[in-house]
Amino acid sequence: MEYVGSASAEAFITQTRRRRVYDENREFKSKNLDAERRRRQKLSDRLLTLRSLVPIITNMNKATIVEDAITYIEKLQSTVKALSDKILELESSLELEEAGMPRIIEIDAAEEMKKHGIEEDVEVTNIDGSKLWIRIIFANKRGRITKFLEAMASHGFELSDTNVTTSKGATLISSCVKGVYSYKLEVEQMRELLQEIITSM
Amino acid sequence: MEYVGSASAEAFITQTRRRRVYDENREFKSKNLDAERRRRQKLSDRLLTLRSLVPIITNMNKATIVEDAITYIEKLQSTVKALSDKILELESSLELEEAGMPRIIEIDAAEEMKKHGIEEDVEVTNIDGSKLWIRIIFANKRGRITKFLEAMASHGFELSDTNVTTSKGATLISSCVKGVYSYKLEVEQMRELLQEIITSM
DNA sequence: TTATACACGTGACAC
DNA sequence: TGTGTCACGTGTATA
Repeated sequence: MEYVGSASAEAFITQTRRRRVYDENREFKSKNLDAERRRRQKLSDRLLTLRSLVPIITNMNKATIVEDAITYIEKLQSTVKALSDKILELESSLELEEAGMPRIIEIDAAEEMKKHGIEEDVEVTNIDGSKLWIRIIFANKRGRITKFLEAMASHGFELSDTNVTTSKGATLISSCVKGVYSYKLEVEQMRELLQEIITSM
Repeated sequence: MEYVGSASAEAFITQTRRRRVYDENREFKSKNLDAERRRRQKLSDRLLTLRSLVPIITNMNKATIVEDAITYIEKLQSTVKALSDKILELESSLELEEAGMPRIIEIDAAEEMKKHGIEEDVEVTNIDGSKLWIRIIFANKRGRITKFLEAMASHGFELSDTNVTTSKGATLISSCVKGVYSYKLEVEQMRELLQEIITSM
């Protein structure tokens, strides 16, 4: 610095030469030398810690460390925003789903059913070659009745004289079943289908 | 540095003096002066950018900027983890709720119903002083039948000869209603209650 | 050799 | 007052 023609360099030369006279030779130390050392080491340590936090390191430069930290923070911020948005979306979905009916009621339904000695059941009886009568009992569960009705419809069965009763956590459905496409309805086949539908609900 | 008795200081003095001889006086510039200037400015700029990204600034020091960035990154990381956990929890809840039935079917239900000219309806007819016959039509919606049955039960009404039919996005329920606690059942009162139950579902 | 990054000691400045 | 922070120019090591 002392050989550059800038103003600060001139000042430096002046003071240094003054100092040099005081200290005679090779003994002068700046007053803030230790403080400056501490400062430098502190910054270096922090940068090292910062680097350890950032997963993607492109280079070991001080500037690059900070640069990577910047992009990482930006990524984290956008991630937080995206996750928050997703949570809001999920929460509104859940509210629509629940619509004031906590899931605990469903659990209680199965327990209450068991308490009253009611068990899930499927009965199928033949009326004539193209018509069956069914009677099923299952635990109350939100949407189960509709799901059952839609499952039967999607399998090509038409329900008539359907009777629904819910009591003590259980739902009882009795109905006549007619095949829309086929005229032959096997009892055992229908029983298995009903079991399958209920367990999948 | 040139007045400190360290090895590097000795080397510095040596080379400087050599250079000084070449440059005569006050004209010597280090070869990497510009590069060093650029490097310092780059790091400073990055630190400034980093500071602008961190919301909580305790101090303007370089070390403090990095320190704040560190705590901010740690906070962001834990936030991301917490949000991810919450999303997983919400998603599993949603899966339990939905159990394989997308909500779009519900929306289509109302549309299909309208397409076929079916409208929501509530009819109440008196059978005798303690018995009413009801017939309601509403759009298919997961859990609506169960909710309706439970709402009626919680209002102290007993359903008998209940008949449920679902077709073209609509659910039709016809049933006899008997009051468990009171023997007087007003037709208009029941109609309003049913409307209230349906709109709240 | 050249180019790049770093640590160093220092003067200036702020509080 | 001194204590801490900064930018500066430099020598050196690495590639």
